[in-house]
Amino acid sequence: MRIGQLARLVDVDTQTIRFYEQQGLLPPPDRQENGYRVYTDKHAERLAFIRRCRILNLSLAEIHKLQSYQDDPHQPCSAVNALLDDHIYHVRSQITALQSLEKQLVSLRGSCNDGREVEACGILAGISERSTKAP
Amino acid sequence: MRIGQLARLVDVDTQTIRFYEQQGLLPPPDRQENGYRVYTDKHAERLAFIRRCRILNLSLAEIHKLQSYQDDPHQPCSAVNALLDDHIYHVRSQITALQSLEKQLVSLRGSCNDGREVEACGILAGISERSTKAP
DNA sequence: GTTGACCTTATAGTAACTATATGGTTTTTA
DNA sequence: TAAAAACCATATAGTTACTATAAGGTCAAC
Repeated sequence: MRIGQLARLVDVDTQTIRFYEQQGLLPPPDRQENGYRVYTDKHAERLAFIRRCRILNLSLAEIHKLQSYQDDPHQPCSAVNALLDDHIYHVRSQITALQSLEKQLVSLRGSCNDGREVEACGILAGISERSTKAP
Repeated sequence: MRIGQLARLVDVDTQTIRFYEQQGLLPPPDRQENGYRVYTDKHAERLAFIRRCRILNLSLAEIHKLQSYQDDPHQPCSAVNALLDDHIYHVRSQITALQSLEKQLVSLRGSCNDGREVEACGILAGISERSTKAP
């Protein structure tokens, strides 16, 4: 199949497919005489795998690692588990950081209501006075 | 004061200060005869304001807007409130997205324990089989 | 007079694409 | 059959908010 069909099949932009190839995530396919890329079902599987990983927010580097594990199937899979544990930890850190940020923002938002002039705006005042560390 | 002193004072890299100037967030300071930038306390205040906004995860574009409000202090401050409301909404969306992601990751992680070979790894199998939409 | 700390500009790199420009090929339609 | 539409190719630049590098000018101290 050609790149456009593959793109529709996996719901990815053709540019993105070429990008993954360039990044070494998708093996370079054979070419027709005219230079068009020709993909197999293996490519489609691999591309779908990449996309599912991206939905899980895994970076291209992490996906690269997972693929190298896949390509050497008799290794112990503890590395896969460790990668996912790391990623879960990372996501949890992001969540707590954003939750504390949300608190700050809501408290700041409470310091002003509509109807004032900017000069008297409690929010701008709040940002200006707030120490860089305090919650 | 020169750029290095300002950088230490506000705890920002000198490069970042020049970057903010280039982006129009920090007004271009006067120069000494040798071309060195000379900053005033006003600059330090403005830079600190920018940094506090960045800690609140506001984008440079949002900071730009806030500054334009500050520079025209007799406007109603409802725009400031709206900007912050938007930002809070954005942060909350990020949090819920990450929480659902965390759930998926934890469930995936539960599908494999150490001690297997990659070939039999429940995680890789899980990614490979998982539909792109299901939770 | 040279070492070191400071300053200057310009350019490239980061992540993961997305968009644009330019041009060749194939398929469809009038 | 010829032109239009759809597809393919490459290369390059843009996005965000910096950070890093290169190559060089200035200043004080030793």
